[in-house]
Amino acid sequence: MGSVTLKDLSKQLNLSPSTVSRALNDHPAISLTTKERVQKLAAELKYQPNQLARGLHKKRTQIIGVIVPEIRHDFFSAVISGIEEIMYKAGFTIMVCQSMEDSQREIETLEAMLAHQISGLLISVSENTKNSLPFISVLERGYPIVFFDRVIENINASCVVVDDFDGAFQAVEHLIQSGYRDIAYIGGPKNLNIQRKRLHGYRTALKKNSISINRDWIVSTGLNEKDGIWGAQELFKVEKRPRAIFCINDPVATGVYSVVQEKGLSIPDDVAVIGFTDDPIVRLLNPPLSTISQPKVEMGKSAARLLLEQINHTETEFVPRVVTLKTKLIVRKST
Amino acid sequence: MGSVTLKDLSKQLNLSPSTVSRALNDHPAISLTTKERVQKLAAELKYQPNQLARGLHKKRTQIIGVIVPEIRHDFFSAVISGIEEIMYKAGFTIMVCQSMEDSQREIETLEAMLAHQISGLLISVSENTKNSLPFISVLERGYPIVFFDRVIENINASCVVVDDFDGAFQAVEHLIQSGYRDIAYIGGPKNLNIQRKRLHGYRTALKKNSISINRDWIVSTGLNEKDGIWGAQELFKVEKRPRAIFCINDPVATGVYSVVQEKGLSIPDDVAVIGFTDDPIVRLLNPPLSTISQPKVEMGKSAARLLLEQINHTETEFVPRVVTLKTKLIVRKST
DNA sequence: CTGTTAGCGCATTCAT
DNA sequence: ATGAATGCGCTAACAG
Repeated sequence: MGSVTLKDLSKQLNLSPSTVSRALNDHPAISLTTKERVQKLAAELKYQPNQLARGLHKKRTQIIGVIVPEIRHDFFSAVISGIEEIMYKAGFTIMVCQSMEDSQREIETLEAMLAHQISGLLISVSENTKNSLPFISVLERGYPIVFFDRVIENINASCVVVDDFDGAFQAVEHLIQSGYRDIAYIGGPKNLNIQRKRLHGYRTALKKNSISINRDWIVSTGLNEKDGIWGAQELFKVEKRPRAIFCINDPVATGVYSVVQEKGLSIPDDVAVIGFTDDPIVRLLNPPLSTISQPKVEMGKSAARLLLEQINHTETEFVPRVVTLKTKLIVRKST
Repeated sequence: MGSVTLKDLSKQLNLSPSTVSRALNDHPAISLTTKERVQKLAAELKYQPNQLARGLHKKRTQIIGVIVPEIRHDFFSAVISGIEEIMYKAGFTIMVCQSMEDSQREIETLEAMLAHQISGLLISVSENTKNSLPFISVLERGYPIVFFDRVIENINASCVVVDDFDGAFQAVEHLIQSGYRDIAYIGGPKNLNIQRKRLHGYRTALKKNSISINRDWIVSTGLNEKDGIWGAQELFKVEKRPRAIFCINDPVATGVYSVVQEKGLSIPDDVAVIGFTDDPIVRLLNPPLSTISQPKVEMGKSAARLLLEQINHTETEFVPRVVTLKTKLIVRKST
């Protein structure tokens, strides 16, 4: 309601609103004395500039949009936490939406954010996002976007990813070093960069070790526990069962665990399993899951910094950057 | 940039901006034909009303503020997920900030949200929030607040909680039924309602069963794993060691686990442990933790609905409501 | 049923 | 160094 405005201040100080505005924004052409008078009163009255009025004028707010598939995933909540940390320090607030893995909802929610004149967008796309046109359109309308983890490639925007190829390569190489040669892969939707890169890492590790690739041992599904269950069941239908399974992520690996245990088989004696991400729960699985850890919070911070740079250097011509963070192999008892 | 405005539409249709505005908002005094013409063109041009302009006029936006101690806690990310789900369907977006358990930052971030003219606030306060004045001030300025889980009492606002007293009572009653009589409690900061209620439940269960209360077995600390470690160490210094420990929440219980195991003791043979919340990881602990489960997503949905009601019925006089959700005792192997 | 006018609070251009 | 005037895009009171 009755929050104090520029006009209120100007009346009390016998100054014009414009002078007050300038004083508050540290305009060079304002005398030190009036600046001090103004800032003192503003502090006393706890003046807070109305961000809507400010944004309406500037055509941009101090709000950043963040869209993730689901907030309630340790990976995404960790990334959001990192984003919030950086943005808070930079004086921005974040608007958070979840696509619920639905590309339609993703676009709707994005449009809603644009209507609020966000200054930029941080997004990890849904598992069925195939069309890059909406994002290209957003970029063309002048809104900066930084993609993270699940990114859209071949687009004029920066992104932050981990070295998915290398992570997958390390995982499979580790399996091979541990003596396994019959190695399967349970992956995700083919439109996702993380799927393509991790599959590529898997294939490359096998080839490098002169292990032929068995098409029956590569299955493509979703990214959740239920998909891991489905994937493991598929693999177990194959005539020759694999001896080790590399999973695109930890939830899928968790699904594999339940199928293996239901069949009365043992991990790693009958089947070794390795995941990707290092969710907090997987070290508590029985046996603890070997996996590839990703720097989640750091990914959020890094993406946030990239976006801030882009917002602040709108003059200099924009060159999209790709920040690739390192993964780390974590060996536990499942391999 | 060049997004289409009301004026653009009005020019193309040879109508005044106000007519177009009314047509879009389904004003009763507009003919069906013009409504259709307007809505058709708006759809074609993908017109999106500028929410800043709209909000500037109405003094309220379609944004809801959400403040939690830390996003990266399963409990809070689950609640946020529930909030987002309801708010999305109601046409609101959410602005999310974390206080990082710092009441100073909590207020700062709240003021930033108010400057963005949020329509309401959903908050679970930080562990060192003691001063209710800032919140009273916000309410007086006309912004509705709904508190959840960690609430401020004696304030003219609605809230959503679980029956903390009953949950704690059930937990301790369960310990007693299982044959334990030497039962300790590791709690949190005294200013928090959840601490007071759960402690009260603990005491009541003991009294009801004619078990005398041992002050040495009640420790008050924080809400994280490290606090559980500290709390357990304190309890183990006491001459007569308790045989069971009720912890204010699961992270604290997890801390207790590590101390017990470090001392070479066994759960539940040497010490039984029960938590509160049912975080996803605790069923995987060794042994799986008995706990009191809370309906997290439902808590978020419920709080969101409460806030929406309040936003929509601003005419009818406001009567604060307290929604109390049920908890459930989950018995695993730790008790 | 529709148009005109004004104003939300701020930043900025143009005066002085 | 400061003030006056203007407009961002929308809605609503007031006219007709």
